[in-house]
Amino acid sequence: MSNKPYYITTPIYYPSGNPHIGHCYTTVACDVVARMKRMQGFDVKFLTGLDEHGQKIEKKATECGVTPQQFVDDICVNFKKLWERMGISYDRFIRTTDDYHVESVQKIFKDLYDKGYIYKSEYTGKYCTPCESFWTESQLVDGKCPDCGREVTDAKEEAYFFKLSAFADRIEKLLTETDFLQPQTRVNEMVNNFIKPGLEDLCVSRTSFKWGVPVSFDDKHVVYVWIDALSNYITALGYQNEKYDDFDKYWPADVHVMAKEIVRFHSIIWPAILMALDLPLPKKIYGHGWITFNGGKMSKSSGNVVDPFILADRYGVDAVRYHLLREMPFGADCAFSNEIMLNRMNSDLANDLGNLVSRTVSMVIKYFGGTLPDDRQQGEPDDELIAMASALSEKVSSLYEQFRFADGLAEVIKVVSRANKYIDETAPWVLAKDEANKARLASVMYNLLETIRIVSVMLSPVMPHTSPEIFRQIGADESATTWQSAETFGVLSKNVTVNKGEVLFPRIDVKKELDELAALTEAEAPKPQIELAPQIAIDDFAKVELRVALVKSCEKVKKSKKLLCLQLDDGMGGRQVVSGIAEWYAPEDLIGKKIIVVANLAPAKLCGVESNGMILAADTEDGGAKVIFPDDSLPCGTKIR
RNA sequence: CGCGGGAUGGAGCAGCUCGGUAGCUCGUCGGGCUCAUAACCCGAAGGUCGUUGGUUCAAAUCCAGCUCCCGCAACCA
Repeated sequence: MSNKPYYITTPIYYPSGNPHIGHCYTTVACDVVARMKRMQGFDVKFLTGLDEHGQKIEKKATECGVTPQQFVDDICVNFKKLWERMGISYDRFIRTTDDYHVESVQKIFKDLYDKGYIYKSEYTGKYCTPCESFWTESQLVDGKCPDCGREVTDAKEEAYFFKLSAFADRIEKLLTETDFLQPQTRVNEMVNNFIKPGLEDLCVSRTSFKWGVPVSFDDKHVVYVWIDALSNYITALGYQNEKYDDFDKYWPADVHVMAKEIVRFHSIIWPAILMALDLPLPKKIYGHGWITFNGGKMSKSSGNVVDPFILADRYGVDAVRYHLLREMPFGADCAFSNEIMLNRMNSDLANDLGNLVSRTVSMVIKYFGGTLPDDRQQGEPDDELIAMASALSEKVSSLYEQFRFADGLAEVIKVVSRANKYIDETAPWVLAKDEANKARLASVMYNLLETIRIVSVMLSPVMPHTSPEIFRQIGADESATTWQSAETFGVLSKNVTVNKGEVLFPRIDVKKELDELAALTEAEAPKPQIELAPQIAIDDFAKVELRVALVKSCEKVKKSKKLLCLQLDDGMGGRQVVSGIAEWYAPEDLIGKKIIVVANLAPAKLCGVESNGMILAADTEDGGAKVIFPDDSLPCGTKIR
């Protein structure tokens, strides 16, 4: 047995909320590869964890009235619960608040500073004094603090920067000349968007919040995101700390797995940090797609139950794991719906696989009392089945390894289908009628059991609960369940004894189940408690000047999807306002209508177009907007309060 | 001309790198079988492969233009 190390990681997730089905996908995918590699004899280290620092956590905790540590501790429990429920076989769980990680990060930061890759400079941005928060232009809401809505001022903050720019050439080569980044389709995106425009040095410390790893030699500063989070992949192995001693053995990682939105950090920033530290780069990073709902991002309003706990409780963990991997194409997004999921479970798992096991075991019991006799007789249809089953493990190993789970599982089901067909071709119930056919019948049964065994081995990493049950039913002992054993057809003992078992995957009444799920969604997700903004006094409200105005003309802002530019008669000489409602209103919908405008809002430029004020509109549940139309008889300029 | 991805029978997808009878899963319809979870097996219907033009003996596949969709980015004031 080889004893080669294999190191695979999920991202460390940000625990600002509870885990969802998207986290599940990434983690299950890694789990499958980790399980397969273990079965293949690798010495696997499978890492997952949480990225627990940062301003957002600090803020959320404050809102909940707990300390940041308390807050992340609570959510950490939920992540661990989910991983347990989903059968995730991680070897190590890192939290960036763990002492050893903090210690390592401080050393790494210092090291980079000493080497000259981190230097002190100034970070400019917008600052909200009451909130003590820095914001970038793009984070501002109405040009104001997104938290409290108050004015922000230009401000400079002392900060440390990482010399990312120094690595631009090496990173570009890494991306374009090697297969470091998978799938390849992501390479163009990275190079065109981030490398070609020029890599800027990266701000890696903050003084505006406290919830982070303090810079050891300058404790006003806290390490900001990148170096703290990304370095988890090495600190978890014991790099620069005494807690673990696995770095030499497992680094460089075989693969970092993540969803596509954070590919950028892993394919550009992380390699640069490692280059600066003079460490080897991970062998590969893989960015998978998203689970989408009705073409959009995940949302609860789509009527889909996405709570992984509910799905696992109703259909079984293995079926959920199977479905996640079977539907997600290589590297691309996949649409998730309950209907697709239930149909898939029925056709692949209940009808094809479950039923194959059931009918085969039943026949062995019915025709042989459960134990096959010695005599055998080969037949004509055997060759094709045996050939397919024998070739399966090589195909599947390669496909799983490339994260092409959908293709791998399709190959497995193909063999299952072939076995079902084989039953038809050999018609065991006909053979059973004549005692003279006993030897032939035994061969047929044996071939079926062997095929099921191989299929089941291939499914073991995906369905860690079901496969052992199948092995039990078909009488496979431990030696017949190893990954290697799937390379050979004919491993089961000649006189194998089967055991009748429960139905593996009960057939689902899709229609009924969809109704129940829909009902459940409504019951489970009553309106989330609405969080009100902090209370204000009457004179705070009086600061807002609302006026009736007439839309004289209106046109789309070029180059923008969302913006309309409106010319208003506000009873005070007119003004131009830009509004982000183009997705829901055509210009002609608004021309000639009266609307309400925030008349004393500071001017701002949107897409280069000046806007003096803001039109009142309601946020609808589906993310849209409805403009508020006042009584038409009100003259332009009428004050509203 | 911001960046990237996509458009293939009712639905979801493969094929496109290296041009040559358009394939898979689900669904529908017809048939078969009875070992099995009303499951399984066979067959059929259904596509001018987004659009226009080009290269070629031959294009879903190569080239150019266009349309629409989806992400990201820019700025839902």
